[in-house]
Amino acid sequence: MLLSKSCVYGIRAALYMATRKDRDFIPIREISNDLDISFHFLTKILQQLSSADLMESFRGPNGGIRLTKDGSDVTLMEVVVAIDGIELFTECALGLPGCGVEKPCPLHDKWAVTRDSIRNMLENTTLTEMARKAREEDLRLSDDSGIRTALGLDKEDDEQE
Amino acid sequence: MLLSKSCVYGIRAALYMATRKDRDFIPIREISNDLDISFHFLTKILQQLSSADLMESFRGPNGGIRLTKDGSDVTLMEVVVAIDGIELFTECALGLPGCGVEKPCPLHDKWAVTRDSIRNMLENTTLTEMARKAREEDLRLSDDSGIRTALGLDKEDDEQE
DNA sequence: TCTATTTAAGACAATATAGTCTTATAACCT
DNA sequence: AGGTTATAAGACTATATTGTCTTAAATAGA
Ligand code: SF4
Ligand code: SF4
Repeated sequence: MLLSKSCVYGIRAALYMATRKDRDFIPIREISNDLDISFHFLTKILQQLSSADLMESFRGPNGGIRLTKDGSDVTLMEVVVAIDGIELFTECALGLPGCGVEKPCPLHDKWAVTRDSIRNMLENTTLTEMARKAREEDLRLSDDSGIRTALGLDKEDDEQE
Repeated sequence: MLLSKSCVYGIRAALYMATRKDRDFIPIREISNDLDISFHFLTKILQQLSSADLMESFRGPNGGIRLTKDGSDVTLMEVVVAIDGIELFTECALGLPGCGVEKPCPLHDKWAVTRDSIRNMLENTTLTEMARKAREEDLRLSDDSGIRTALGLDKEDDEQE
């Protein structure tokens, strides 16, 4: 698996938050319900993203979590690195210790190209971009319904369509 | 991590075998020593590759394991699929069940491109191609020395260089 | 036939990842 | 103050991956 489950959950939650920028702090419970992710597990993952300064949380009533910056400033790469670390993009295929251009394995040349293409994809994709796409095309972030249904958008502020 | 450790060990062993096509059956112990991989663990991995018909084994003295086909006919993709399965190339980034073009997640378009580039790289790389490169450039398959030293090539059939 | 060598198979242990639960702490409200 | 709502932190469990060890079976050769 390319990304750990923690990382995938983190991305999905970040996308969810970017999608509904209507509210400020969103309770984690609400996110975990809508995305079908274990509340406590998600809480820990969001704590990681908070300590990486991508999010900030607030306790008590009206508390929750929110993105610190605008989603257009946050790339998927930042989320991935905050959770899974940079290793995927430094080490790699055969994962020999201290590998690199000086003492490469036979796969190095080809792998480096592939690795960079993954990295470029993640670095050139922002939360806002993804969120806009999810809203416009009613794409999904969880098992069942599209994001519009999950967020109740079709009932509320988007009835005109 | 893109590939499991089992998969990486399998690839390294396959490359090793392709590099020294001098011998027929190579004892697994010899491979595990040269590549610094646990003998018993490697044995199990090679059993997986054997049941996928990429290798065949033979017991007893002069026994060991060898590639069934010429290494030029075997791609890295085949080795990866035999050990890690095809899932990496069917499911993916957000890993939602039943995902695909009909009901995609917001990442689908970009991910599909990246995913295919990984797949193409693996499908277009043969063991022989890698092995030739490893010999010519004295690249390495294990932590320490180049493949030539590991195989003793510089002492034996390559002294002229 | 007996012994040495080798893979096969499966039990077992160690570690990493994933997930659950409880208690503490902060904030808000009456 | 006291009760409610929320995150924080950490213990704990479950599962998957990785690695080790023991025993069995096959082969070769003396
Ligand atoms: S030499 Fe290159 S391809 Fe090989 S393990 Fe190191 S970074 Fe990866
Ligand atoms: S929709 Fe596409 S990118 Fe998203 S999880 Fe499914 S296959 Fe992957």
